[in-house]
Amino acid sequence: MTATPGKVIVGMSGGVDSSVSALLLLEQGFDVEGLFMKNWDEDDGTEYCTAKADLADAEAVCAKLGIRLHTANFAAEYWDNVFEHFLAEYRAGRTPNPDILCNREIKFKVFLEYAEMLGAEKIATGHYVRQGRVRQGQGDVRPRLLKGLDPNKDQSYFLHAVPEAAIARTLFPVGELEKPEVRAIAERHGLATARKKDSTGICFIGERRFRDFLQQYLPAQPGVIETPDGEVIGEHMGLMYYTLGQRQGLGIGGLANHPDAPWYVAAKDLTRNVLVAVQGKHHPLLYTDTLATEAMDWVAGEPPAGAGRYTAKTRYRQSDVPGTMTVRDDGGVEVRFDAPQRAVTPGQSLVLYDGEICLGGGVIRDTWNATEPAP
RNA sequence: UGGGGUAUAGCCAAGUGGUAAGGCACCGGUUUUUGGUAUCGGCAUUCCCAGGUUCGAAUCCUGGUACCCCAG
Repeated sequence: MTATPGKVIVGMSGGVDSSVSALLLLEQGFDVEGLFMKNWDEDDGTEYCTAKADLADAEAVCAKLGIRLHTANFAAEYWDNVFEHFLAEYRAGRTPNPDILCNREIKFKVFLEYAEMLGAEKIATGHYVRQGRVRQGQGDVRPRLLKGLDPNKDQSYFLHAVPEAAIARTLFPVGELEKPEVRAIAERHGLATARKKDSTGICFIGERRFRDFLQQYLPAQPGVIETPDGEVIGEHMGLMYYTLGQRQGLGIGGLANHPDAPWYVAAKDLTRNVLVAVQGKHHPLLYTDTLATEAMDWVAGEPPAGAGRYTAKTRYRQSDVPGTMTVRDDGGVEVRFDAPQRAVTPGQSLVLYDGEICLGGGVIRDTWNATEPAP
């Protein structure tokens, strides 16, 4: 189908951000339609079934705005291109971020293609990011992914793996706003989602008791918890259920001959099936200053030409930390932070920034301290 | 059944006559489109058991029970 000029399809999640995005685009004169994606087929679907309520909210908002709402089910694509990888990472003892893949593989690929099929010229989402146009090299102007205006809601971390071509075809109306304004706009226009609580949990899967959820796919392989000295201090249910820096769920408390401080996961020994825990939030073993990533996803398609001084996040909602980046021959990068970082976790993503510009990122493969030999 | 010691919430642990600290763990809320972190709140009508003294006992007395240590 040929694209209809001005036709935009908004990914409607049933939340306030996408609701207001649709509203703003209407006000800007676009030909707006909505699409509700259901990408996860509930197995038990009793307590956690919020998808139905979300669809109802999306329908209510679209009815209020007088726009059409399409629905689609990309559960097969989600399973194959996101969830399988998610499970494989956990099996490998890492801690993946499925929503980053979900954006690259589903929202900005399958959904985008689907929207094109529906004749849309562009898509839109309720993400808190902005587009910028930056002149590069010989006057070549290209779209860039920028942080959302609201520093408290910036979601560029989750979109860093989306290719520039897809970013260029997407509108992010709320990226120019701060969250309170978004809610105020929704309130003013009587949108049903105005006061709806922000959703959390894995996108399309939702809030769950995480360990119980994983257990459905990854069988428990219990083992012991040790201190770095090898003292056995507890038992774990399976290394894949824990992540570095984690405190909750260890069940260790009140050991004689140890201080009163809480315990945190410092390492996973996969070969021995041992979880290593240390005491105190700032134990030295929780900190590293250098990391290496898998092959990077550069928003611009290639590494920046700069001198390598950038800021970075190793997890969502972490404040940017400065460091020095070097590109490796294998397409990954190494970053040495100016100061040691707590619980940098393999499987999570490193995302690099040049000021407001999100340059891209990659999955963290190894971490170590610069004073030690690299693994 | 010689001597000594200890028994307080899941665990560690204050409290020696005045009406059960604190920490960890756990549970719940908040924060959050991953996991995790953080933060706030809850968590022993009762102190191994049974009697007794006292206006009043986890704290004193008596008798049990369990565990630990040292000697045999």
